[in-house]
Amino acid sequence: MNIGIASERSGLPAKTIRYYEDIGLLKPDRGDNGYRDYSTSDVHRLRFVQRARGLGFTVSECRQLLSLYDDTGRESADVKSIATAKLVEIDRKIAELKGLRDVLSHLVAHCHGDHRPDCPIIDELAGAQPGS
Amino acid sequence: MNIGIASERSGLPAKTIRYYEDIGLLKPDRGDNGYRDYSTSDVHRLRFVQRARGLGFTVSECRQLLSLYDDTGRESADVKSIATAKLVEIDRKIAELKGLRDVLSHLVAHCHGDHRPDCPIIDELAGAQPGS
DNA sequence: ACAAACCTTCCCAAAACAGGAAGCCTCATC
DNA sequence: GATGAGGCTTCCTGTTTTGGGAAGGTTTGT
Repeated sequence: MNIGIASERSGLPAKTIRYYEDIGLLKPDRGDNGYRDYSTSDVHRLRFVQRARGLGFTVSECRQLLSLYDDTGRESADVKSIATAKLVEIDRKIAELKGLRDVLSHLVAHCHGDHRPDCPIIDELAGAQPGS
Repeated sequence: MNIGIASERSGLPAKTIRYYEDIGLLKPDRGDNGYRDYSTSDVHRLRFVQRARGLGFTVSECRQLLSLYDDTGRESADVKSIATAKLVEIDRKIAELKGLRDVLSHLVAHCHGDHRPDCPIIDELAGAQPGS
């Protein structure tokens, strides 16, 4: 399929898809006309990256995550340790998002309208030390 | 407090803190020596941005989120609608992270070792259409 | 007073894109 | 089969969000 369709299906702009090819995240076939030809599996990779990027993973982290799928030549233990590390990170992110959620919903519920000099909820959130 | 301490407490490099000042995310006082002087509240803002950035919010989204705290002059309904929109987004992110978590943990549990041509879990994940 | 460790501004570079030009390819329509 | 719209290509430039490092002022400890 052409890049336009792949863009539609992955949720990524064509520009970005070409960029990802540039930096080696995927390597679609080329038709006789020189057009890129994306497989369903390419689209899966792209969607995966689209999600991960939106969740604060860097491109190089995405590369690592993708490598978990491309590990035919890789040691199983190696894959497992990377994946496990990512799982920890994901759990941390989930916890942080929940924290953020709490702050915002408290803000909506309690802090609307009056001129609050310093909302205690912010203090609470900010008080939690960052996961090292 | 000086930028070094603020950096330590917020988890952001001094460089980044100065950049955030440049683009108007915060405006610390200046001492007689020209040094920036950060308040506890400044550090809270910085920590907040640090978190939100790590969770995939753009700087301009962070600006919006911060504005929820700075809304003394803003209409309450306005704040509420922005905050509510952000809450929806956060919930989506949480759901996506959970999805990612599932994929990875399934990968660790089931897909280790053998040469799998196409893991069904990936298909499943990629099959879910993006939240419009 | 002198060095170490801060801080300042300024400039350049890199990562991750976005915009736009110039030129092919394709496809429907006349 | 020409023609025009739209999609694709590469290439170049620009923006955002930083990070590195130079050149120089400040503060602090000894």
